[in-house]
Formats: sequence, C-alpha cells, structure tokens
Amino acid sequence: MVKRTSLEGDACPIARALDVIGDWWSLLIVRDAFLGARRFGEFQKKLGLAKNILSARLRALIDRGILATAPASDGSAYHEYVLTPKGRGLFTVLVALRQWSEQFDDRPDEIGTLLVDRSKGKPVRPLALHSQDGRQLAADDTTLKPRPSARNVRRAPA
Amino acid sequence: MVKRTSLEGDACPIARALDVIGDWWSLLIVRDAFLGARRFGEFQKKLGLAKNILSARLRALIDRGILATAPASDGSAYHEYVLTPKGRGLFTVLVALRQWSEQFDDRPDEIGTLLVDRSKGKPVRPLALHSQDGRQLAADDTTLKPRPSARNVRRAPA
DNA sequence: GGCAATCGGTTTAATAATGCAACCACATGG
DNA sequence: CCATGTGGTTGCATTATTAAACCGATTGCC
Repeated sequence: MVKRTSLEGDACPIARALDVIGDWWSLLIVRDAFLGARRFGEFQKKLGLAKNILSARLRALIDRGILATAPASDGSAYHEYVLTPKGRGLFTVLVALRQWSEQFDDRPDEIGTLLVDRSKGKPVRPLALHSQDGRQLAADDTTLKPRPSARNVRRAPA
Repeated sequence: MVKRTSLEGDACPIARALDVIGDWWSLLIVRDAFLGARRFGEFQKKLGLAKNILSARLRALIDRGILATAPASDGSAYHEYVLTPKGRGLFTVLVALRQWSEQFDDRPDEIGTLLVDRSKGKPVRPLALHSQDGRQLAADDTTLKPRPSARNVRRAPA
C-alpha cells in the first residue's frame, strides 16, 4: 500500500498541524469560515472547488474538530458549518500567512485587501515573537528543548 | 487540461501564500532548514520523503525565492540549500502552527519539543495580534478593507 | 397541491501528483 | 583506481484531484 504519508504520529507539532490543515484547501475553507461562510454552497462558490472535494474536506475538518455542524440559523432544514474553538485558534496562522505575503510577495500590488482593526480601521501590527520577559525574538534567538514528559514530573520546588 | 488549481493570481494574500508553501512538504522542508539542514541528503533523511519529490520541492522553493543554493560550507564540490530572507520570513508561520498544535492537539503529550528563548531557556510567549495602539485583537475585532491601489493614491494630507 | 429550481451532496471517469525502487553520473575516500 | 557516498533522474504503480453527470430532499412559487 503506497499511501500519502501521514504525519499524524510525528512528534513535531508543526508536522502534526500540517497533518490536519496542511492540504491544498483546508486553510482556505477555514479562511472563508472566518469571513462568514457557513453553507456548503457558499464555500463552493467562493472557493470554486469541486463539490466532491469540498465534501471530503468538510468531513475531514469536522473529524479533526475544526468545524462542526449546526442547524441552519435561518430556520431551513439544511445545516451549517461553523468553526469550533480549535478552528478559531487558526486565526493566528492565517494572519501569519497573510503578513508573510504582504511582506514578501513579488507582486504586492495584486493583493486586494488589508487586515484592519475594526474599531479604528487602521492596519494591525505585524505579529512578532516575544520572550516571557518581553524581548522580541528572531529565529536565531530561539531553540527547541525536549519537552518534559507530563508524567514523571514532580512539581519542581518553587 | 485538468490541472491542480493554481492560486497564484488570487487577490487574497493567504491564497497567494498557500500557492507557494501550501503543499504537503514545503513547510516541513523550511522547518528543517531552520533547524540547520542544508544538504539534499540531510533533508531526505530527516523528512523521509522520496528523492524525486524532494528534488521537485527544492526546485520549486528556489523558484519561489524561499531557498537559494550556495557552495558547500565544508569545502566539498556539492552545494547547499539555504533560506533566503523571504524563507526566513516564514518563521512566524511555523511558530503559529506550532503554538496551535500546542494549544489544541488532542494528544499534546506526544509533542516532543518546546520552543524556548535561547538565552533564558524559557518558553516563548504565544503570538498575539495587536492593533497599532497596542490593544490585543481577536478575530472578531478585525475586518478586511479593500487595499488602496498603490497607483492613484495621492499622499493623504497628514 | 403541483412543479421547477435550488441545495447538498455522491458517482464516474479522466488527469495530475505522489511514492517507491531502480538506475546513473560525479565526487570522495582509501 | 576502485568502492562507496552524494545528488539526483527515470519508470511504474498507486493515490488524489478534478470536472461533469447524476440524484434525492428541500424550497420557492403559483
């Protein structure tokens, strides 16, 4: 059996994330969910993808706990797809991707929208990584440390 | 011709980003580049992907300006793959994915590593989105605004 | 109530991407 | 030089993606 390799059991949290939302369409579906899409046809029209694929992706996103189905808010017999807390947690990922494009895209003039603070209408700040004491960190200022396995950890004295 | 749909011309910066790094392996290659991988065989061994695919991905990442080739730093006749500034710009995206897994993964105990501030050894802060005046913003506190097309924009008075 | 259109999919068949293994040229080490 | 390692390419089988046709249930409309 020569399947597409799964990263599900990988110890790297990035690989684990990509195993869930790392395919071609999933993040775009989540993006449109953030923009208010809720119904099957709404996603299909906005994304322009084949219905069978949308169907498969929605199912996968539900399985993974990113979307959930809910009764239609307009009272019809159909149902809607809504973001779970886990799905809403992807907002930062989407913003990071957006800001990366804004900063490095070769044709930035083709980018049509700007993410702004709703109350003031002003662009948001670029995401930045900080240490616990508030210093801004670049990639080189960080390392990976083996995670203390939750079990076998006796509360450290103070 | 029934090709995999390209998002290259899309006006959405997220779609444009995914067009470049939205496939199964690219971000993992970039991740390993951040972790110090430089040589073909190094990537292949760490990722465990087929060589032809690695070859194609590396080529694509170079075409898109995320990696570049450089003469081998150890003096051998082979060459190395190094991150460009555009590639290093993906650090925030990787961190966002990592933190999403850390927060929402169903089996967080399987995550093997922790991203820490190198100088203090302490975990970094979660990424958070802020307005220009420093307020922390949730998804609902933001909107998309049509971007002023660079041309036709007369400098706004003050 | 009847009927057409819409919604939310599934099925089918073609094309593209992925994965594995075999192969190959060049570099390097001894 | 000869054996091995590096960095790929090529061929073939398998899987994923796609467009298009189809289909039942729901809805809008008269």
